[in-house]
Amino acid sequence: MPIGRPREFDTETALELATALFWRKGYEGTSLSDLTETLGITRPSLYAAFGNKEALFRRVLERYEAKAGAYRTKALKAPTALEVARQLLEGAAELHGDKANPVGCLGVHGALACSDDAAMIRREMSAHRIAGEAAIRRRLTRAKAEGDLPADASPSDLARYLSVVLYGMAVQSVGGASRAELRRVAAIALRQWPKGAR
Amino acid sequence: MPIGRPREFDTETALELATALFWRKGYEGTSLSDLTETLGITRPSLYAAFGNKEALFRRVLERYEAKAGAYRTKALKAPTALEVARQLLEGAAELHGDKANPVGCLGVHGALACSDDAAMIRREMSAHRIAGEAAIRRRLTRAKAEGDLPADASPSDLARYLSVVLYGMAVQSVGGASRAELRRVAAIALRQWPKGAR
DNA sequence: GGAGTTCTATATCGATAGGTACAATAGTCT
DNA sequence: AGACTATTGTACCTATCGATATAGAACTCC
Repeated sequence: MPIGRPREFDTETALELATALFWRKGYEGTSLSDLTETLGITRPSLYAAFGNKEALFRRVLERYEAKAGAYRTKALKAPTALEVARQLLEGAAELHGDKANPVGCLGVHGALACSDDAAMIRREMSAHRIAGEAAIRRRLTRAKAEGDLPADASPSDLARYLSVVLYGMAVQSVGGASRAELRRVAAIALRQWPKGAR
Repeated sequence: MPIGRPREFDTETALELATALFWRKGYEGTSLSDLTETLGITRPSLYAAFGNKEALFRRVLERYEAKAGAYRTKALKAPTALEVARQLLEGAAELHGDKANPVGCLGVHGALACSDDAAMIRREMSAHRIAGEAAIRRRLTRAKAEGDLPADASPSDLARYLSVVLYGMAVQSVGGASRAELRRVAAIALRQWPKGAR
């Protein structure tokens, strides 16, 4: 059976460019015209390759979580709760302080996604955020069981606190905070970390 | 000189309704149809009364800062740096944990405002956020001079940290965090506050 | 060299965005 | 009453949104 005309653009580089766009402007702030112009692709090509805007965004989200969010999964593997927290906070400082990256955060953008048309996207991103916080909470629960956190420490409260600081750093980076400034925020946020028995 | 036909709606209640809309959906997520429908006003009436969408948003922003942001100005008047921080953090917990209020935060929404059309709004809100952080910094600088913060404390770093937690709490509230949960986040964020000499 | 298949380009779809022209209406002034 | 002024409702403007119909171009298979 015939194969058909080959695609004239590389989908991976297209996804990379789309990621940068969505990262900077959010889901609704990025129009199809933005996408086709930046990717150098016509509208029908984009639809043939990715389905529609929403499906493209999902693909982008995967890439984003795999790349930009890698520090999170890595941090959760750190040996101690303190180290987990430190890697999470400093990882966020590195990510959002990197001038090569767009400011902001896909997750936060999605959280506040604007109109009702994007309700589906908003719900989905909300689920992602909750899952991310839950992963931290589970890790801290384990840490507490291991005596790595004091007995009166609340893993869920600490996980929520970490999430709050992480998202706050993303917002702060939109205002142009430098990497060094974000690092100092991370250091302050870490100063109160409860000491474990180990 | 004649006065003309009297306005059939109250601009204050209209602004109140518009505030709720913008608060929940952001600047770009709120359409003129949303506004006219919710306010019970026709399009030309809205334009005659407020100019255009952008001008209306500015009016709304004033109200928002005066009402929802009142806790901030009040907190800055607290006698000690610790009390300032405590009132800021707990005030945010009360505000964002109030089920009567829309989730999120006009300021954070504006920070991430979507498309390029809203660049003006975005810049303006960014300036507001920076001004807010600067106000905290000035207050903490005074606190340090008064011996209310240790000599090695950095007012600007602490102000940035407070801003980060404040914005993070707003984002967290979108995910449905309760007032009690936000209060505990505030408590954790406060635990590390540097002790002054006084 | 077709046949079959998939991509590309033009041109366009209906829906909605923010914003207005215009005439009718409702009030205060002299 | 009549002049003047501001608001109101209808109906419409242009621009852009996301998404497609259609036709031609480029490729592999037989």
